[in-house]
Amino acid sequence: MTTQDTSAKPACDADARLFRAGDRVAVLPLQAMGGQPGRAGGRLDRLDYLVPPGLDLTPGAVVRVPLGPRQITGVVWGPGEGDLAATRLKPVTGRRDCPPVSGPLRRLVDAVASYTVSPPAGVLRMVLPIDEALDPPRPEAGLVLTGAAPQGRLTAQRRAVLEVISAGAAAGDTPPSVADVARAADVSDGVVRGLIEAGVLAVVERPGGRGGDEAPAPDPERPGPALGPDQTAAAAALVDAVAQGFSVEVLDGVTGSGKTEVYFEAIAAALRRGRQALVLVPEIALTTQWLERFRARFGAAPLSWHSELGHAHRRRAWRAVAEGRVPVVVGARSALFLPFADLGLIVVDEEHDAAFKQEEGVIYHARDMAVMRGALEAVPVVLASATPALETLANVERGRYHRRRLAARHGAAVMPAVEAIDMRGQRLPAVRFVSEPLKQAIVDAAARGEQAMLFINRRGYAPLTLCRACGHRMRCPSCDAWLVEHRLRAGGPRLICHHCGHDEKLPDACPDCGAEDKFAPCGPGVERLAEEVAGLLPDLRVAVMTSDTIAGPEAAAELIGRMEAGAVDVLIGTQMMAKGYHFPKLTVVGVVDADLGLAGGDLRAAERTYQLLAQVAGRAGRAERPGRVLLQTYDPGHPVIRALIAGDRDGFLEAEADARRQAGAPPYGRWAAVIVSAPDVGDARATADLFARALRRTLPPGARLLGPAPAPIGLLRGRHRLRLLAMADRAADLPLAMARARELVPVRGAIRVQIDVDPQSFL
DNA sequence: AGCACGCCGACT
DNA sequence: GTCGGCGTGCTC
Repeated sequence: MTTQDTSAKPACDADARLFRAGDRVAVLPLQAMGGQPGRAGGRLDRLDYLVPPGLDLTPGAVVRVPLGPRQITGVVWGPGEGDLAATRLKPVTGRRDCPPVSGPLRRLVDAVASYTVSPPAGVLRMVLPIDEALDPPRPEAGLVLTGAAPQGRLTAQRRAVLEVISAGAAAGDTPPSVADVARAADVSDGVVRGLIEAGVLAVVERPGGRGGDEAPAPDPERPGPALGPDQTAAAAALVDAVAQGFSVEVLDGVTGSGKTEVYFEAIAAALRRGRQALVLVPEIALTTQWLERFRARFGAAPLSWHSELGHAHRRRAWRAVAEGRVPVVVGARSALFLPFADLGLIVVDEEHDAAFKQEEGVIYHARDMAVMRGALEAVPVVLASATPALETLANVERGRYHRRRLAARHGAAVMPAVEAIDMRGQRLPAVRFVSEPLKQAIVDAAARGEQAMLFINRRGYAPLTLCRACGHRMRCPSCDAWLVEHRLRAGGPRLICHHCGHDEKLPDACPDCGAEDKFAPCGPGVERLAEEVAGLLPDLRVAVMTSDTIAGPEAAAELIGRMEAGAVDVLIGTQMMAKGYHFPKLTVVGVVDADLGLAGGDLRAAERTYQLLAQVAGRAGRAERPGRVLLQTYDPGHPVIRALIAGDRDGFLEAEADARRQAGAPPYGRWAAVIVSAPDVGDARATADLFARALRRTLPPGARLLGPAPAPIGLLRGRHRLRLLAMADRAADLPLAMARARELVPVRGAIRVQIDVDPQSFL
């Protein structure tokens, strides 16, 4: 794959078009003009410019153009379209030296913008997120000695620098960078820069420059692991799909059935055709084991793409993807908008996962937009899950997606036995959360040399802190939420808001009545559970896995390593622990509060809880030794709990689907939400009322509108929030109705209107 | 980002 | 009447 390899895919007609001097072109600017996403206004999406003499432009070219007093970056979107007189147009300033945005990717930008009711510029910004990547990398600077003698004092630091450089030169190394030298000489880079300033060191271009550092490519021809019969059949179907063009393949296999190895074969097929593959995962921090398996199969690592990547790394990675030098990318949802030079396959792993929904800025679901991109690029999309979303299954039902099933666990493993522990009969004191049977199961596992996992989906020590003297509850100053006590952070216990991040020290006295030492933690969090288990089972080695203790991929890898080495007896964690891991010696899984997700009237409460608990349960007994799952519940008769015990996923999903069909709820109806927020309640209320009135005019007949009503979190980050919910049938064009309503409603000042098509969260 | 425009209150 | 502060909209 090379930059020039555009012949691999027929260039689309629109891209073949050439704009010459004097032509009018429409340019989509990178930054949204007038009004950020989520605010009305800024109706101008594209601006017309003239092509200046000496510049030929194709659609997709990344250009600099004048806008008012400044120069901005934009993308040539097509022929000029405006009604503005040609004499009033300004010329394009010039091209930026990077590959053009392809036709399919431009159409994706338009499609996502109109689906999500967002300004196209905001979507384009996800495609071109790094301004510096739009210029070729500067040749790397290396340092050499000029031979000039240092003026003035030769300090120990300066001597160390000179020794490092002359030693490197004597060994024939390429000239080192400032950072390299500073590190090797153990001085600050100021010392090195001082020597450059003094003329003792000179900066030269590194011989060879870029290109010599290409990572080894994944090799599809390496032998993969032996696949079972189900896996072989599914893999063959996926490999076939890679040869065909667009289709959606749902890889539906129970936990531990080896879905990853199956879609690896589809990736291999794409690589054999010289094309790139994209794997979307819900959370990149959790891919340690996945990366190991990938390396075992392909002999090289893929490129990891996520928002925490360092700036320089991101820039280089983006360009390498755009120039076709990266065969496989694994990334979180933002990777969907990478400008692949020649995309051949998209995989969405754990496709049901809520983390694929972006809830801020451009609000989109990466799984659904991946399907959109697959269609536009004419490449297959694989949706893999042990618990596919009802949306996905509805599309299977409609014949739009193909389902490939893996019914059995891979190798000798069998599905774990799931039992409920009826907490109503346990009579635990209010400060205890682990029941006797669960404790015994952990003890038994440890005695057999096996491991246990305790799952609780609550970060921190306790979700609520109250004053025993006056009953005051500690709450967030800018949200409608309790503050959650955290004890594992440095510097003593803290109170943290999980919605806005507000973070304060646990005070000594109650802010309401002044009583000291009267705070009582209420309810369990993962930290409190760990404390209880450590006290209950002092001989066992306990480890905690939550986003507070596991900051990044390295920390996760370290803990995973300890689990694999058998240095941990009980792993206690939140949902970050639930996804995808394979620990052969883990046989007991305890769910401390199986009912937690079922409270509240959320549309997807039951579906979500089922998916999460099935994922957690799926960690048990993945190798030879059988697994056991214990669900602590106060409602053992709940359909979700019963389905988990009976292992009757399909029965549960059918019942859930029936209920949704009856209610006309997604995926059998279409919903779109509006959240109006403002620091002032009155402002929010007035705009929400106007928006509701506008929607009543623009919604298609038969659609229903709920609200405006205060959102469940009525105050967030100091903003009062009201919600509207439009409910229509599946064929309705809700984005269009939303866009037209927004045109009718003036939104000014600090008021914000967010439109959420296909809402997942109802907070 | 930076400038023009218009609305409104304060002062001559 | 007129000046000026400020919020709002526009920039191809």
